[in-house]
Amino acid sequence: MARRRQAVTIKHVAADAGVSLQTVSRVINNGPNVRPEMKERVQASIDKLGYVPSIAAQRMSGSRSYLILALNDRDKTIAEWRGRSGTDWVDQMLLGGMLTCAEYGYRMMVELVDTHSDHVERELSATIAALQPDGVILTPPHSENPLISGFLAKKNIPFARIGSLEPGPGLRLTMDDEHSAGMATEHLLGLGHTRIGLIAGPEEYSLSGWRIEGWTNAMKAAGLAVDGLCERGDFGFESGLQAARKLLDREDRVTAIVASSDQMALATLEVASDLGLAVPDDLSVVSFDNTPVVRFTHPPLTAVDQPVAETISQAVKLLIGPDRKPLPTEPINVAGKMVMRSSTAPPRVRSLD
Amino acid sequence: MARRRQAVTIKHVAADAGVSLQTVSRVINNGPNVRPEMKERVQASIDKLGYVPSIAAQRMSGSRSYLILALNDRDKTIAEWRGRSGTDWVDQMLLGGMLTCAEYGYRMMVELVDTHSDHVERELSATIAALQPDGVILTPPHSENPLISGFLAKKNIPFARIGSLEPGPGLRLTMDDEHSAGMATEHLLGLGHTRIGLIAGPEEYSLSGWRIEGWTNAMKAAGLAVDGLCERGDFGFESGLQAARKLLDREDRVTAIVASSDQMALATLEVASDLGLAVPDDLSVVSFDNTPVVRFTHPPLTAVDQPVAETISQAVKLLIGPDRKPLPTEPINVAGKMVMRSSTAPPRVRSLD
DNA sequence: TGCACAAACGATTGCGCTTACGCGTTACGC
DNA sequence: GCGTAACGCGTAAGCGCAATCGTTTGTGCA
Repeated sequence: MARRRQAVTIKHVAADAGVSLQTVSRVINNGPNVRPEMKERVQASIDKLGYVPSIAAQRMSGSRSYLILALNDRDKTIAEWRGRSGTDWVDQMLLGGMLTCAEYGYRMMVELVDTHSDHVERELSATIAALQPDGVILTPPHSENPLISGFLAKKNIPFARIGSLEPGPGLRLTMDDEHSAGMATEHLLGLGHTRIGLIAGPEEYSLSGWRIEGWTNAMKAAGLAVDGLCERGDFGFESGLQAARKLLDREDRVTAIVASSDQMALATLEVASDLGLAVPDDLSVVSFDNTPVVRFTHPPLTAVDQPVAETISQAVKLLIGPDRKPLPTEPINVAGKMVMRSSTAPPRVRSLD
Repeated sequence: MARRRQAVTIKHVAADAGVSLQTVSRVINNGPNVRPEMKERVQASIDKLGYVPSIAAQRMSGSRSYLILALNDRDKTIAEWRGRSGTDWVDQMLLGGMLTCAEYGYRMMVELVDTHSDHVERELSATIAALQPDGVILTPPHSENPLISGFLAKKNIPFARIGSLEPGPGLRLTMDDEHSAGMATEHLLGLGHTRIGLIAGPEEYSLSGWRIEGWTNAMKAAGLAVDGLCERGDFGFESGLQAARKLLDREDRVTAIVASSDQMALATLEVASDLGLAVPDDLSVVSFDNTPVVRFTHPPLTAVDQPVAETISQAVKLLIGPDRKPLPTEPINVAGKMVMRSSTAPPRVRSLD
């Protein structure tokens, strides 16, 4: 196979426009010191020849790579692809990230890294060295991994941590989990529920804590107790079954449950069905994530929509930035919103305690 | 911001191992004419320094880019991300493609292109020029677009067309739609159904035709008529509603339906529910795709699992290839398999005609 | 022992682009 | 009117790597 060369290079454009390479380069990069008519002439040649700069060459000469790297946990991702995870992170990352990158002439690449591996840094280092991205986006649990944050900070690569409020380097963007959980709880309180359970996420995720916080605050503000009403899961279906059983398979069961992921909400539905509890009459369920699946359950789930795509889009914009000004160190919150469906209703029997 | 340079380059490795750049290069690329002990020495330096070649530089010097481009239709993809499409192509492409790429030291990038736009070729050309991938994977409907195939063939870039049997250049891999549809139909025939409807895909997709073929052949082999039992949809939910209504909202309704996508099967469930038909007692439903959602419907759907991931994985392997031998011109079939759930059962009343 | 020939490695070149720098031109101050 | 500065453009160097060619060393055979 013949060695493949770039069809039309900057050289061809320069020749066609009758200018130097440098001038063409300036036009491409919106550089200063180019007269409008010159710029126009060069642009005409670019359009005429259909010239597109090779990102490889651009990277080589020490400039930007026009590449944003989205880092996801490998196991989490594969679980997601197999349909066994709650959040569709990859889809949403691409939806928010890729389209926004495209707007700015950037590309987005997804790479998988094992967070818990003991050679994360090695693996990451290799990926960075090979790809040399202009920015990196970290999703949970990577966004809470100090090894990863530390490495990127040391390498001076701009990066965004999604869904983590943990202090440390890098841009932080969250989906305001405390507020979202509060919102879900208040919705149920408004319907008249007083025993509202929470299926929280695992401790490794700081967002789990924030959701507990939001739920607790809402309950306390209504003068209600929270003891024994919170169980933990790992966002997966199986763990949801166990947590839901603990909350439901007893006399003083809850009349409503806020689940921290769609899969755990699905599991809650399953347990309710096993126990002969009707949803929403005997049990109201609010889910987190609002992935496509919750529209097709029985009944369709009221859910907190996590604006993952918007958040990633924000991150990309800040990472790319028109100029390379320093990134905000304060966390940025993107508000979630509730999507009402038919899994929530007033409790059948008002609890009298 | 300081201009970021590669931390450790081939030069450092060469210096550390006390050899020339070229020798290091040979070791990296498994080149010939290197003594084992020398190879070992260089490899030791590589490991010690944590050296990883820059793909940008590799591409620059005229060799491979170690990049596989996966091309998806933009509108289709966004519909998918929003949860409104049947197949989770992107997920499956990444699952099959990215992991396989990783095995071979390659990376996979997803890009979106409008198939129906009148400047497909321009858009594609720009992407290719910028990225210079070693191979391209085309999913439907791109895999049936002669403009795209023609362009890639002209540029001499190896590419795979997934899910298309249309003649033309490029590697062809399909999921044996004819066989799959036959399998689904035979399953229903085996349960005793005689009036089995098909909700086919749109005409633009040749796989729609193959599924009709498989279904027709199975029916005819059982001595049954197919007239008026086939409706078309566009794989989306809305179109499924219409098609299902045509098949069900009449006296001589079918007792079983094979739907060409999960979303259309979901719609069929909806229509059945509206008409007061119980699934599977009054109506059996078999779905195509087997995306995660069908495990959570009522009842969970029996489905034909489309081995998209395996197919893409195959494509990647052939595209990369140990050597650049010519790609097979005959289509390669990857067999789907049926996943039994509870949406199929023998018909309640045996039709007597 | 001599020669041909292959294997093993090194030196050089260039991929396409940006950055650094240099020189000529115009604008503006006193 | 001359100096300085800013602008507008060109020239040259080099990014990290693989391809090409050149040089040395080893091997087989007569």
